[in-house]
Amino acid sequence: MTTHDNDAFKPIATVDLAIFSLSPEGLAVLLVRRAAAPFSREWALPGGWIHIDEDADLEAAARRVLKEKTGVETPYLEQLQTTGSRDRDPRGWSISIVYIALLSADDVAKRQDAIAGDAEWRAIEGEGVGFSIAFDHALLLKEALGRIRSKVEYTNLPGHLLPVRFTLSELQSVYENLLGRKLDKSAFRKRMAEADFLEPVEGEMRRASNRPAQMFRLKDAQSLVLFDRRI
Amino acid sequence: MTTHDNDAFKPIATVDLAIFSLSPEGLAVLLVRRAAAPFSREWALPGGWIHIDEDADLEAAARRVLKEKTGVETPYLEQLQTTGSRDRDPRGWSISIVYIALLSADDVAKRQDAIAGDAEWRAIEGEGVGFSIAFDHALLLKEALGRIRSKVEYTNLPGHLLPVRFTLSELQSVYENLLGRKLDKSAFRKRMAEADFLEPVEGEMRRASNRPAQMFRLKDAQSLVLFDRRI
DNA sequence: CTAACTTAGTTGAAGATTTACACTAAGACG
DNA sequence: CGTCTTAGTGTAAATCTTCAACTAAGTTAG
Repeated sequence: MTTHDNDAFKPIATVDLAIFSLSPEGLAVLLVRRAAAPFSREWALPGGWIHIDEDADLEAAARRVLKEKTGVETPYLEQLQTTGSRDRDPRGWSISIVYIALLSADDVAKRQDAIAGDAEWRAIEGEGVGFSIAFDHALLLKEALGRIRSKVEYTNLPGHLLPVRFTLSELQSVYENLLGRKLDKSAFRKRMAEADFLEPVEGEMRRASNRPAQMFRLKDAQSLVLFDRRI
Repeated sequence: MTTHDNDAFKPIATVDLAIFSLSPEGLAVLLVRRAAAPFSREWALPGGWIHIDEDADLEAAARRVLKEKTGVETPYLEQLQTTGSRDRDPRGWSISIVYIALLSADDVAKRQDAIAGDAEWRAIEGEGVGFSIAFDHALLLKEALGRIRSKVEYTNLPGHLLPVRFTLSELQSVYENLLGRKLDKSAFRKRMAEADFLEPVEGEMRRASNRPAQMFRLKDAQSLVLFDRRI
């Protein structure tokens, strides 16, 4: 049953990230161009080996990769799933621990320069990016999109993609964009009030050639709030 | 950025299982006594190394461990999460990919003999088993219980713990047991009908000194059905 | 044989919630 | 000052939930 340490087979292990943000075309994911084999020159999800001395745990490794690629340190981050098989990497039995990160529009704008040279945002179309990417990353990305779309139904996830300050109408329009359907304004506002994850920013209003709108921010920018019912 | 294969640090990796069933005292988890160091002679979640030639992927490894410990081959199985850190195993940086398995009462009864000699069922009390177990397995078990209890609210999970054939009253009572509260009979039956995951077993009835009850079975014994609303 | 008992399964009224949509509010603009 | 635009609220009708009583179908005791 229990074996000696010598019997332990150690697979290749990487931590990979599906980092999302909002672009003018809707949801976008950060991809990097691989420099080395395998899949050299192809696009892939950002990721890396565990650094035995730097990384205290898996989440630390994910945060390190995230910072290397985007400069952002405190986004919403959650573990998605772990995939492992004999065939997914030509170098041998390998596993990938996949994390999802959501970047606020402010982070994307302010740190545009910090985005690593080999990295670029790609718009999401349907279940992926519309072209083929390295390893089984298309599948990992598809799983990440599934998780995100499912969570839009019953969490405040879209609030993590907006700028730090936003109006209820802006929030509603992100929900509608990600859900692919229109929502009732009055019901939407009631839900947000019940879920109690927003706080009004005192004094600040969005001004345009119409009635000014109250601005809000998330009470907690790093954790998701679950609703009682679907939106 | 991208490194040579030589730079890749490979952590220790195990697949560990939280295997649940119903005992007379309620929910129970299968624990094994460790034979070797570290934590020799202590109780732990069943698990093991990846077998490079036997296991095509992580789920195959989980199914292999499950079969070794219980004899059961086709239970409900889902990946819970992956934990990894420098400190969780005295032998060094290690990761554990944790799976949850649900065994039907029939599997437990019929395969009682197949349960490995070093394994025993332990009743769940609150957030664990009430005594200390090896590694960080108490924490992993707590996470597994959290996932299970949350899924009782909006899935047919309890149906996977019952015998293959059961009545609606029996199903309701498992829900009540796991939720820790009473449910309304009429609302409960409506939910189950809407969720459409049961099929009546033709002709079979549960007989006692009262009105006989229709027996049902799951339409699909290996997958969870999500409800539209909470139970 | 029948009345009492037990659990299965259904029904329906009262109350709560959701939905759809119209309405009012507050600014800019010409 | 009237029109336009988006913010934000109100409400009637429709739907869903809750709670409890009711009917159904068997066993068991006398």
